[in-house]
Amino acid sequence: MITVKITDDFDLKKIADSGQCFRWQPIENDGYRVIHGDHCLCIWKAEDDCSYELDCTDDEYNDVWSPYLDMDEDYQSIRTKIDINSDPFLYEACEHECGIRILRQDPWEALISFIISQNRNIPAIKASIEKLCERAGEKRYDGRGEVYYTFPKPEAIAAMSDESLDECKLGYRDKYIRRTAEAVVNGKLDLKAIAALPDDEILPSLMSIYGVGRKVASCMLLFGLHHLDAFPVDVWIKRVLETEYSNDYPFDNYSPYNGVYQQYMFAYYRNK
DNA sequence: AGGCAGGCTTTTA
DNA sequence: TAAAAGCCTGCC
Repeated sequence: MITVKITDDFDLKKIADSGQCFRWQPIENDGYRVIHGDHCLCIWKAEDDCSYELDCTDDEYNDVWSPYLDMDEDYQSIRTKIDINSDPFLYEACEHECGIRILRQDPWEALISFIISQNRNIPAIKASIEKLCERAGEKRYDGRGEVYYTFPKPEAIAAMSDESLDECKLGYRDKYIRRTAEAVVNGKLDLKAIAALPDDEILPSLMSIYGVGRKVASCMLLFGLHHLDAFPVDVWIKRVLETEYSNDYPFDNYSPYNGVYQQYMFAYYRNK
């Protein structure tokens, strides 16, 4: 168990409920259990105002969790760039949702998660992903001795039986998931190669994946490839752009952090 | 070329 | 019953 002092914007609940990740699990004492690749972390807020307790070593924090939590980015600085007079709505959203960060999630997990997310609400998304992990992931135990499952690798999903995949309640998305997994296994889809493309080629490349449209590709770009300027437009954000900005949102002013501001607005508008 | 209608699974409110 | 962090196909 280690204690870490975090002075930048950081709110466990806001991150967990932000809709960017689907496997943060609330645990005892207002903590959360977080799974990332082969690693699992339990984290609690300490009494001290900006300290947290984590059940990992200093090395694991430095190598895995600090990057995952994007601790090298200064969110307070990004958040306070917004001027209350020139954009009162976004200013209010930033204040209200202060504490959200954009996690550096595993690209493969993000891609599959956001394909599953289409046309569904968050509880349903979480249920499908958890079932997928139980059926194709690897069984492990966290620091408290409780079971968790890793997110299944492409090979594991490609090898699932139709029955097993059916049990994940993916609906019409099951064929997207299966084909995407198969494409990675047989080498037709290389996420690392896509990530290495010039910025303007990544979105079209992601959209060529079966089952991936502009929205899911943008989520993958922002949450899976950490392009903080990517701006996913879903039904909520569409309403925001219409009602608050008359479809004339000043993207240029907010580059290269459009995606971060999108997260504040999404959470703010959805919670209202 | 780009836009639109209809269909799609299941869960949630 | 409608809506939910949409996409695909077919048609124009």
